[in-house]
Amino acid sequence: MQHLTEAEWSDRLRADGLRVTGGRVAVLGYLQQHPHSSASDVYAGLAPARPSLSLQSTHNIVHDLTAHGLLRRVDLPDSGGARYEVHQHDNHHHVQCVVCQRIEDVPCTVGAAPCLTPSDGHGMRIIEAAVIFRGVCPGCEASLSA
Amino acid sequence: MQHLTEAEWSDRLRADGLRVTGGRVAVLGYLQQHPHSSASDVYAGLAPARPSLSLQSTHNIVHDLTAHGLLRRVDLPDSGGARYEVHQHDNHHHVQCVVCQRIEDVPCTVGAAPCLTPSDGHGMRIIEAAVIFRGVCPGCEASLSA
DNA sequence: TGCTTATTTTGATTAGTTCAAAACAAGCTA
DNA sequence: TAGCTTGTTTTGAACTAATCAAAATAAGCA
Repeated sequence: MQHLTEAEWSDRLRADGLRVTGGRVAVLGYLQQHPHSSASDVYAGLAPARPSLSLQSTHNIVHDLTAHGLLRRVDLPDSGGARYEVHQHDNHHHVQCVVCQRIEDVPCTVGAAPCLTPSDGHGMRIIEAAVIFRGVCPGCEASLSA
Repeated sequence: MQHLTEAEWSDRLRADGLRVTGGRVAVLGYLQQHPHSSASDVYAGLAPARPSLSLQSTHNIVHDLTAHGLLRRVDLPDSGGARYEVHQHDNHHHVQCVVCQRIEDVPCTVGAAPCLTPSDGHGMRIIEAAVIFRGVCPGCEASLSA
């Protein structure tokens, strides 16, 4: 999925039966440019341009948009709160640097429904798999050995 | 790793330079029998037998024991807070039922260092991979179709 | 333009966790 | 075994993320 314009986001919202509001379009636009942001990050990033937006509204918006499948919630250990990204339906995963906390996407290249088959699923019907790789990024590796 | 006795846990604690206290041994014993418990779960389960144990101490203990590698912290979405289990160093993963929140272990059978090779690791030195499968367990499946 | 209703705002509240200082006890030493 | 030292627990407060409810507002339709 490529970056969408505000007008395209508006259409997406309307298509899901949601009203188009400035806050929602702004949050979607911000998360396109800053994936893996927390609700507070979004709030902080949008506050200068939209002083009327409150932190609670930001929580509200990301919650609603996640419920409607426009956003995907990413739960990472050691990252304070929940993070969000535009839902691309590409089943990708994440790598996180344990030093600088930087998060990057990891495309899932193992077939069509990758990682969806646990060795023993306890009889459960598996819906999805979330994979989180933890490691040390090149930059932190360099400063550690310095 | 099999279940350890209190004396064996005491040795493990001492081997790590930690003092042996009743609270620590009790927490380790409880988590052996009740894996994937939250700090509150442990506190609630131990409170009757150890009235002097406080919730804050429980947080303290699981935090310290996790830092020393005796416990492993499990972060699951939609599960309130962090959960803990005795660290077995077997690199297993978890399946969670999205309906009843039940958590089961998934042994990792894909070779020696399974899931440790992302398709694109962004140059990071990968330390570990956490895999969380989400699905619906047989019991909930049955009650859903009823 | 005006109405209806979804959304945002505002303020308060909860749950989970962390922090700091004082009380306590494990383990060493004599 | 008694006493000391220091790691651990307790106690109480504080902090963050997130949720809830009622009032104010605005989107989209007639």
